[in-house]
Amino acid sequence: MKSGWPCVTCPNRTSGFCGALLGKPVEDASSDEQPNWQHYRGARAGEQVMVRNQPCERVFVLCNGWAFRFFQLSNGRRQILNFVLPGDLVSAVTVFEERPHFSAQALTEVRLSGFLRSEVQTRFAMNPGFSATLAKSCVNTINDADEFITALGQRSADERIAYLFLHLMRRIAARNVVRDQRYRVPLRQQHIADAVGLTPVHVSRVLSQFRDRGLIEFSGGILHVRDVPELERIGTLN
Amino acid sequence: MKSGWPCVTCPNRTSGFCGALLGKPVEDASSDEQPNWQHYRGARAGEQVMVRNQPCERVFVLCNGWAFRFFQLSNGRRQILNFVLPGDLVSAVTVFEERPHFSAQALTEVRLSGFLRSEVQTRFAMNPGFSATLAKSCVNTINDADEFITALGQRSADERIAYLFLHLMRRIAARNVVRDQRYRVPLRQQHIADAVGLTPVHVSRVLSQFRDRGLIEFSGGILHVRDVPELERIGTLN
DNA sequence: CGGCAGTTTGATGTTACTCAATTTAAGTGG
DNA sequence: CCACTTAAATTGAGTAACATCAAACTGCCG
Repeated sequence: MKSGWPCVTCPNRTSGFCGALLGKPVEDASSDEQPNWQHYRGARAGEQVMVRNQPCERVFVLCNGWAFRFFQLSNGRRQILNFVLPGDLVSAVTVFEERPHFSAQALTEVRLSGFLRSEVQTRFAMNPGFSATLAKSCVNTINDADEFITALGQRSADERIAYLFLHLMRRIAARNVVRDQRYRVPLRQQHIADAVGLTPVHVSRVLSQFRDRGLIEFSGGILHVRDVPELERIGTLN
Repeated sequence: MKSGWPCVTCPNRTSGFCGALLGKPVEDASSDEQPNWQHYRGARAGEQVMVRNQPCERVFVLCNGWAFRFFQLSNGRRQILNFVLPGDLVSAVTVFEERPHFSAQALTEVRLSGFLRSEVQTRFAMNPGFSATLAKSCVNTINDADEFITALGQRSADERIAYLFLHLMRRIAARNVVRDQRYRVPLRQQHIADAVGLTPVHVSRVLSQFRDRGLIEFSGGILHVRDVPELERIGTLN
C-alpha cells in the first residue's frame, strides 16, 4: 500500500512517483545526452517555484528539500494547502492543467526534476503502470485534503497542531529512518499558523503549553516527540 | 471547459462523467438485458448510501437528487466534505479504492447509477477519453478542496457561508437554468453548519443578518439572492 | 557590538460557542 | 380543516477560544 521504491532520477532518494515517471534508470545523467523533456532546477529557501495562474510547461517532482503549496489572499493572509516532501509530485493537477490555481514556495533549498507536460501526458495515455501511479497520487491528495478539511472545520487549536505534526511524522517516517522520535521539520511557527489557520502568536502559546506538558519540543527545525500516545490521542480524527 | 453533455444513463439529466463512462447510449434500458456491470439504486432522504471503510464493489454516479460526503467524528460532530449534485461521481476515489475513507448520505430522495469497479478500471486502462474525463473529475475535486481549505482556514463565519452559497450557485447554474436568482438548495442550517465548521445557532444568526442586510433569503430549501455583487464581495477568496 | 528575524509574554478585544428558552414551520391523524 | 406532534429555526445571556496589539526577549550573523 505504501509507495517507496528508489527514485531513479534523484540519487539517494525514494519516491513512489518519480521512478514510475521515467520507467528506466538514466544511465549517464551527467552528460548532456539527457533528453530535453526532463531537466533539473534548483531553488533557494523562500523562493517561489510556481506562481498562481502563470503557465508552466513542466510537471515537477521534488528531489530534495521541502516546499509547500499555498494561496495568497488579498488581505495579506495566506493558506498553506500542503507541504511537499522529497519524492512528491508538487501537485498531480499540474499533469493536466497548464496554469496552476495555486502558488508554491521552497521552504528549504530544493532541487526539482521537471518533465515536459506533453511527454507526461503521452506516458499517461500509454503506460498503464504509470497511470496507476498517477491515480494513486491523486487519491492520496484527495484523502489528505478530506482529513485536512475535517481538522480545520471541527478541531481546536491544540488538535489541529497535533494533527499536523502527526501527519508530517508519518510522511517523514515513510522516507527516512527516524531515531529517538526526532524529526527534521523545517518550519517556522508562521508556517504552522498559515497551515492550520491560526495566528503565529497562538501557535507559540500552544507549542509552549505542549512543551510544559512534556508532549513535544519543537525548535531549531527539530520536532522531538516525547509522548507519542498522548499526541495521537489529541491529534487523531474520528 | 465546462462539462455538460447529456447523460445517457440517466434520462433527462446532464453530466460530464456519466456519459463518458458508458460510451454509448443503452438502447433498451428497461429490459433485463441490461448488463450486470451497471445497475440503479435509489435511496430516501437521510439514508446512508456509503459507509466509511465498508467495502463496496461499485462506483456510483448520482442521477438525481442531492447527497453529501462526510466524516463522522467520535465526539458527535461531523464534517461535510462536499455536496454531490446530479451527474457527479460520488467520489473519484472510489474508482481506485474499494473501501471509502468517508461516508455518504442522501440529502433528498436520490437515484444512483452503479458501475462495477472492475469494469470501470478496465475502461480506465483502455479508453483514453474516459481516462481524461476521470482525470478532470480528480482535478476538479482537488481544486475545490484547495479552495475549501482556504475558506475554512482563513475566513470568518460570514465569508464562509457566502463562499458556500456562491460555490453551490455556480454548480447549480452549470446544470439548470436559473431564473430570478432563485436556487433550489435542499439544505437545513445544520448541513451548512457541518460543512463550514460552525454551530447551527451561529449559522442562523449569520443568515438572519444577511436577510436584514437585503443580501439573501434562505428558507424552505430555496436560496434567493437579492444582491449578487455584494455576496461575491464577501464570499470570494483572494 | 548592533541589527534583524523569530519567538515569547501580557493585556485587551472580538468572534463564535454553549446552554436554555421560545417561536415558527412542517407533518399527521382525526 | 383543525388540534396535536415533532423538527427546525430563532433569540438572549453568559462564556470560552482565539485574535489583536504592543512590548520584551532570544539567538544568529555580519
